[in-house]
Amino acid sequence: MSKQRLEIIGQDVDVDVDADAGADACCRRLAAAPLDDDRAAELAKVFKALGDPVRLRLLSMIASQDDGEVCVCELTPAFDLSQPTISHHLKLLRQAGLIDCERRGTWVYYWALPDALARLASFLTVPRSAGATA
Amino acid sequence: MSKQRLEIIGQDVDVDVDADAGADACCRRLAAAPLDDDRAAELAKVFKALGDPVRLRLLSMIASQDDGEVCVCELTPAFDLSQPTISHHLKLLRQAGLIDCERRGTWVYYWALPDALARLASFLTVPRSAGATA
DNA sequence: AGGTTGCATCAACGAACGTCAATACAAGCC
DNA sequence: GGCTTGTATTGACGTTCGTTGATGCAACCT
Repeated sequence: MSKQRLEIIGQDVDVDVDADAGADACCRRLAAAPLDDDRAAELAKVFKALGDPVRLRLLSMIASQDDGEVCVCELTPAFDLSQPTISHHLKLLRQAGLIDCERRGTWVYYWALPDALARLASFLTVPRSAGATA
Repeated sequence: MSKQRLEIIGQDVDVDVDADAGADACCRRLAAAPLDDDRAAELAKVFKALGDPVRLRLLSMIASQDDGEVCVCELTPAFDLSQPTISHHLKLLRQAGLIDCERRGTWVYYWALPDALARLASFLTVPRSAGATA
């Protein structure tokens, strides 16, 4: 139920980092039990954020940074896209709870939220042997 | 490079279960290094397939089945959607390499492909401590 | 053969998405 | 103050997506 309100940036998007921090990891497995509508909608939002090559590359660039954070000014020129487009994708990743940002002087820095990734990973993990090559 | 050709169903979609089975898990981590365009596009296709509540519920219903497989006739009535819509979503999940199917008499059975899920899970896994609650 | 049931495909619709140029805002510098 | 740089927002565009009714096809059953 924790809302993040990035006043620094002045965006009033009200990112819902809800994420149900209370629920145990074991109960949130894809293969454990059929998803109810609410959880499915909640998860679909995050996966949809990952369902774009540009956002995937952005997140990868952010998450693989040694400093743990990247300036937008480093991200934008890495793409053959306009600056507003990059900004839009970053906003979507942020609304999905995958990254967060902070303005520092003129520049804005983004970093990944490892918990969100870890939750997704454990959600996709199949408890079984997971053998079969196909 | 293995192509699946479900002649049983008569679909000539040429599902690319490519998945680069040769690459080691360690090299395919999100946070390991910036993704190149090709890998990003390949992965985005799979995440996009997961980016819909209906498909997420479908996959969950399929993956959580004890038998390991489900008849479409069990899936369709679980949704408030038309039969073509469910069929369409199943097709997308199959094209993403997440599930597979087989016709058995009049009925068609679907099952999950655990390897695909495992690959995604390991891709999202961040090697670091992954501490920070936010 | 004809009829029925289960599921995929087709064609069309509105809604959502990705992209951009133009603009607005924030912070630094002169 | 005005100018410049970095980033977010707006409004518009074409494209893709989710959904549906209609149709097609495959397998069963008389």
